[in-house]
Amino acid sequence: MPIVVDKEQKRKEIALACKDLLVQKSIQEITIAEIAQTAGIGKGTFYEYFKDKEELVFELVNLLMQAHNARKEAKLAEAHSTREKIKLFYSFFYEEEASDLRVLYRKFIAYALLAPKQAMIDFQTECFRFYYRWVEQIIDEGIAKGELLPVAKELIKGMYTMGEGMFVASLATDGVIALKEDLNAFVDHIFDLVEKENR
Amino acid sequence: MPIVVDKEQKRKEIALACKDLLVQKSIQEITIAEIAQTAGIGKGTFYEYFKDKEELVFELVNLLMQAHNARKEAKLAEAHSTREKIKLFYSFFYEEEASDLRVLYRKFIAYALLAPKQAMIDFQTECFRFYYRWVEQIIDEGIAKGELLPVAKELIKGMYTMGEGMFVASLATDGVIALKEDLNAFVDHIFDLVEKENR
Amino acid sequence: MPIVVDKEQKRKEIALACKDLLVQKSIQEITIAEIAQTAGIGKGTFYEYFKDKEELVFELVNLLMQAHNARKEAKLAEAHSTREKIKLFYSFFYEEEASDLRVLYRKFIAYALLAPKQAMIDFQTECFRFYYRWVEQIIDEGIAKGELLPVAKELIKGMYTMGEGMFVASLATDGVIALKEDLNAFVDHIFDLVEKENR
Amino acid sequence: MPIVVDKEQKRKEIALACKDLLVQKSIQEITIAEIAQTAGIGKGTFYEYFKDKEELVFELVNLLMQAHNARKEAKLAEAHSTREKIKLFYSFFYEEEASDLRVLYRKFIAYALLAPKQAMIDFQTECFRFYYRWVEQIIDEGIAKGELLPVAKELIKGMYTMGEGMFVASLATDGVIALKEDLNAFVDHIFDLVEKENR
DNA sequence: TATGAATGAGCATTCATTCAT
DNA sequence: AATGAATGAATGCTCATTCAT
Repeated sequence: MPIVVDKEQKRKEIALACKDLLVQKSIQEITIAEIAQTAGIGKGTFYEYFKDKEELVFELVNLLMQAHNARKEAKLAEAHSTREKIKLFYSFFYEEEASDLRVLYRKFIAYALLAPKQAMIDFQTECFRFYYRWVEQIIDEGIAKGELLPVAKELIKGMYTMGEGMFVASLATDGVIALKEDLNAFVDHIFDLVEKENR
Repeated sequence: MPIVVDKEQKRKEIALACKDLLVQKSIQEITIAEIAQTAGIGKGTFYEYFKDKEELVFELVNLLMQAHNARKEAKLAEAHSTREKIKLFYSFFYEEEASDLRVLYRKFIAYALLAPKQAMIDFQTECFRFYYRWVEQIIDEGIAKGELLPVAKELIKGMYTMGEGMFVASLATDGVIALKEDLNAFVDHIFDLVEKENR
Repeated sequence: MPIVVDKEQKRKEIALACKDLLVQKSIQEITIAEIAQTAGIGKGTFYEYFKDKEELVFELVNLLMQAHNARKEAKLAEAHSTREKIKLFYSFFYEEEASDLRVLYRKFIAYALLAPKQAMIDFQTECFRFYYRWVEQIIDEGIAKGELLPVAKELIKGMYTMGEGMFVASLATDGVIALKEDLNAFVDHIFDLVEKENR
Repeated sequence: MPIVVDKEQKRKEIALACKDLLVQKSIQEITIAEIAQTAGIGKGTFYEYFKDKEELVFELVNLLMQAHNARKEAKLAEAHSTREKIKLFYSFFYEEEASDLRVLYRKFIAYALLAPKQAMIDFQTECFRFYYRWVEQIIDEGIAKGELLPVAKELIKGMYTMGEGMFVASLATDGVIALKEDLNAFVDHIFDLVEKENR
């Protein structure tokens, strides 16, 4: 009788086992041998589950992102005001909990920028769209509830791109930008402006 | 009589000769042999002028950036309103003229994110600071002239990071974001909000 | 009650199932995994029936050769003149019916020439001897019946080697040599020469 | 000043240095590392001069073949009768002097049969044609001088293919066929037959 | 100063073979 | 008896770097 293995499950296990490695080293300088050793499998086994080093990163980013989204959704459900929700949403860019995901996602984006394969670009586009719509939805709810004026919509959506920029460029901007403070200040500015106008 | 070659001059020549190559291919897939051939020099000669492929990119990004800055400064001098200046400043992120520089700078950032060497981080930080201050200065002048309320400062500075994000992530956001329109709309939003408040 | 499988029978089934694969691809580029899949068995199972890829080819060449020999023998029994028999015998080298066997046998010989294992050499020697004696027997019968002079014996036996050469080298001689015509012309030449002498 | 190397010359040197290795081992079981070591060069250097292991064999077979052809031509010039020339020509298939070339050429043919790349097939076809025409020319001269009847032409040309067959299959036919004796006997048979007819 | 021939460390990848089930 | 998941030895190949000229 053949040994039956849940391929999808084992993929996840291998990816998860490599998390620290992938967070610490850059994708290019990690070797297949290192991955195999870290995951406690043979080199050949790696190729049974992944075509590429890239596929491994895909898998892991996906896993962490899904977990992150679930956590975030739960938290958002408990937030009261729209201002709070917006801030909570943007906390992805600085919160400790998302640190690994951020490091990984940043590397992933960088990698895709250097050696653009369609699959990577597609994945990135999808991620961008997904989060972009999420923040849009929070804003729309805020407008519907009268907590936010329509005029603020573009500002806050633009913030998403701003966040991306901050976080992508964050290696270089450490010390120049204080992500948490700057983002929150930005949100407050907008809400304050809009509230004044509202009066 | 020995032929005296200005080392600094030759560095620039080599870098410039490789512009198209660097714009078209990713840094990793370019080999020293290819660079040497493109520049019409020997492989050994390359090492007389550069330590690394990275140094070559440094040199080129620097060259293009200086040229770009000079052009921009000239244009800014001719702009009348602060709103116009701000828009002009941000046009870096989409104007055709800066296309090569953008492609190159994006690759440079990505490369630095993947294999972070201190020199690259430093260079990036410096670039970030430089532009950050530039926009800050435009804003301060606008405030001094009464064209802009202090409250807008943070918003507009944040925009710089937003632009970075847009452009760094632009591979994936093609079609999702219309850089020129989105940036200008953002500026207009802010100026409009502030003007209203002003009244 | 255990399912009793005739090992010998299953060997044949596996070999036959791989015929097209072996005809189309070169032995080296076929993997055990491919063989197993083609035969609809597991990789491990392959090793229950064969030691090697070579053994598989052995088995198949043997099978096809035996079938071919049986067909040929039947045909020869119906041939009338010795000249006809000789031509019929040599038709192995070009007849459509033997095409797969020829392709396979040629690969087998080539493989044996590159990585000569004793078993392969022995098998080849045996094949060579077998056919060599067969043509000898046809000739001897012709001589006994007075249809052929003893002097022609060596010529016609030499032809067998000639046929081997033609067919082994046939990849390269396509267009240079027309196997069917050349072989038949050769036979006719010899019979004509000998007949003239006979008169 | 660059080190100037005669690339063509060095190719030959490397190929020649590997002669014994290539004669003794099969192409597949020789590694690049082994070749480099044998030739006293680095692995990388090998790739400066050859694309493939195959190219190395090409080069060597070519070299040995050219040398062989020159020697043979000289000898043929000294042969008196056509019968002698024919025998001399065919001595390629057994003479000690051509032993290495034969072993190599046989491997080359076998290799080309297994993994047929166009370049190899072309080369083989060219070789076949070249020798085929050579023997044709000897025969034509013999006919012109009246030493050979036109009727023998096809027979002797056919012999070339026979020789190929003998030599290609020679691994298996050792002991079954005595190449030298069989070939010479064949030639004598033909000449005798033709002479008788001539009378 | 300029060169490019020489180099070999280093890595991805393949695949025959084993063996637990 | 049958299986296919796991394995790692083995190897081709690239390319940054050196250094004799």
